[in-house]
Amino acid sequence: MSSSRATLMQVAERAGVSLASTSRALHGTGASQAMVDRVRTAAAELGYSPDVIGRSLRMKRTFQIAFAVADIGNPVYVEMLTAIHEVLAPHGYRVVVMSTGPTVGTTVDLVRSLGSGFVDGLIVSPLRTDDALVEAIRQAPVPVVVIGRSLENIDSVSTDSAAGLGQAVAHLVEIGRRRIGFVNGPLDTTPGAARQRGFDAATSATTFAGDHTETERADDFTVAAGLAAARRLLARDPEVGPFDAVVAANDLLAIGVIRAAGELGLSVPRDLAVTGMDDTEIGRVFQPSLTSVSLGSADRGRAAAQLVLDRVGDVVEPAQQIAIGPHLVVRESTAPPRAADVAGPPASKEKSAR
Amino acid sequence: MSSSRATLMQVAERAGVSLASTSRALHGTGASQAMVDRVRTAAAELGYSPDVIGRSLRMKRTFQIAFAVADIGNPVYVEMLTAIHEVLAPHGYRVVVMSTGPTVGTTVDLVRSLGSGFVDGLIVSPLRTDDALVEAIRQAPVPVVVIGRSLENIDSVSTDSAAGLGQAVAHLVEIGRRRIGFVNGPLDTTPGAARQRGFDAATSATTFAGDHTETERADDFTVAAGLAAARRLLARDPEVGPFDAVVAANDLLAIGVIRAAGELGLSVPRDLAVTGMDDTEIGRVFQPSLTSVSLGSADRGRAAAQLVLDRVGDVVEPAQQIAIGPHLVVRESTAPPRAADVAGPPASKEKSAR
DNA sequence: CCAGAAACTGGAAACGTTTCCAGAACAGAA
DNA sequence: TTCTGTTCTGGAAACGTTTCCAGTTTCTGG
Repeated sequence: MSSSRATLMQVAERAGVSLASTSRALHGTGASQAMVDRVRTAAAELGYSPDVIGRSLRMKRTFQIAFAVADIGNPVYVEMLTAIHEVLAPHGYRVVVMSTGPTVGTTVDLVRSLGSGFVDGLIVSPLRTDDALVEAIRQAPVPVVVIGRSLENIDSVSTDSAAGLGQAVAHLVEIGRRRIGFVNGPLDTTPGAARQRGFDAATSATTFAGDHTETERADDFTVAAGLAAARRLLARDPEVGPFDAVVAANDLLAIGVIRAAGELGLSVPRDLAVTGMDDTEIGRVFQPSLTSVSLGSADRGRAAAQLVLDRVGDVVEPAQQIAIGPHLVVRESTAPPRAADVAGPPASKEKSAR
Repeated sequence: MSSSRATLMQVAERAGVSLASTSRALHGTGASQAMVDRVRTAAAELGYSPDVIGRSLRMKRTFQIAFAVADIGNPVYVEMLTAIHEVLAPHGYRVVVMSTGPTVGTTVDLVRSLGSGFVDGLIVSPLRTDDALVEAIRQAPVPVVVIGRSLENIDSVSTDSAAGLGQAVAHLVEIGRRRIGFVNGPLDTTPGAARQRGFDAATSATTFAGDHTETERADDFTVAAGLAAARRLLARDPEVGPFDAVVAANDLLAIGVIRAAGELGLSVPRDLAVTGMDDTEIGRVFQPSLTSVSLGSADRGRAAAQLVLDRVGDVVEPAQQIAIGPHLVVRESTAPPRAADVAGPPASKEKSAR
């Protein structure tokens, strides 16, 4: 915390040239070599570094992009953040992280606050959406890119999580599971609604070969909520026989489901196959590792960052709707029983095993 | 993305008063009620919101704080970020996330770049530290708070991870473990070095009751590295008998260790007790849940945020060194064998199990 | 050697805000 | 009524930068 910083004016005086020339020299545009040298050394001697605020005021660019999510702790958002950062940083953009909380109201406030001009663009992934939010985004004074849901006339990067859920169901059926439970999150959220649609569509199709399906709803998308919901679900075994598979709307919920299964002495995947969604790190390292529908979090983050980057450039084109295809990643939690599993360490009680 | 934003000047014209009065009216300082009303309505009609860049230029405050870490993906840093955000946001501060990468050089660059004045303060948690970095921090034009290591004359929030490691070792000895391995991360990192010191001190104390100790070093603090290191460690059983406990320098490493144990058919905690460090969410939900030394990530984040907040205020005091005490959280991965475990089927090889 | 073009330079304005300063209006007291 | 003190208001400067514009110098070709 030393003496206050040198200004361009001081560099100019030290170099004995005008302010304008100093600025040009430092940018290398239209200045003689002699001028550049003089100014460079003067700047170096003073330890000058340009003030981004002054520059922003003049250029009307902040070189900052905001990333707003409901909950920074969610691994999905962390992956997005990492990807966004990777794309933006090389272009000289800083990333401002904002938290919207779970309600739509604060998200609207946040979008409105863009009027104060602290960022050149916003990437937002709203958990819930309403008309006010859509309207606020349309009116926003800077480019806004929405992750998670495709919206009319708004730049967005979405994924078909309904289809993704279909993939999970199809996979379970394929490995012979017939009584499939679904642990979803809150229905009034964008992902919750989409995934419910996906499950309903997949299990009501005429080609669906299952015997029984049932949905239980968790209070939010966390392990604890998943555990509670799974307890409820598994407690009421359907008449046709116990559940042999559970689809979870989320990796965290899936982990809750596996814990609940453990409490009941059920072995995963032997007695109960479990699928998650989001393909997070935590699911990858969990034991058993989690079969999960990847929604391309990193890809979505990258795409959104690229989109906002295009927009803050001059490119003015109709709003783009980018879609990232979901794909299933099969791991241990739905693997057919291997030798290791049968002989294996999970020292849990031997159960009927269907 | 509507027409360009209204300025204070335009509000002033609309209200038919001077610029100065307009500013005062909006801040509620020294303006008549009539004036306030007029200006307020004019502002509302124009949908005015103040430009933070103009304000920053004049006030020499950006109302932004940077948080810089090596890797945003690490759950520890995510917890800190959340806590920092919680403290700062209510005071009107935005959080800019920066990534330093693993090398010390880029961290130095980052600290130097504070000269461009885009934030009022910095919270940094460097993985590695050298003289250049310390010097850069001392010279920094804005307050810098270091998380992770106590440094002379620099504000810092640290924790005694060496002592924390001692707690883990003590706990293992207490539950009867005698042959204790240590899976550490790179020694040239701040946490790696501290934890090695802690392990060495704890296991070489005259009161230490163990039979054998050994260290294996992972390439970094990840699950994959932990798995590889644990394989190496467990492959070379000491002469006095197989390891019955492993201390990991980190929850992620600990999970790697547990996976390695699984590969060898060892049951955790019966055959091998495992402890982690950092007390992360992932460790809490893992199966078995992880005994871990909490280093108070959230607390450290909060304390650092509070400290930087004090500093950007006028408070000029000698640098503060805040220490957060580590504490052990015992969970399943070191639990004494419970009925369920003992009564369980001899699915895995019966091992010494003392 | 000169005209014109090209390259370079400096003055000044502009970006949007806060705040110092001085002046004006107004109130209360003598 | 006049004086003093308080409250309110407007002009203007300042924060640090980029860039337009016009003026000056240097180069090039005839």
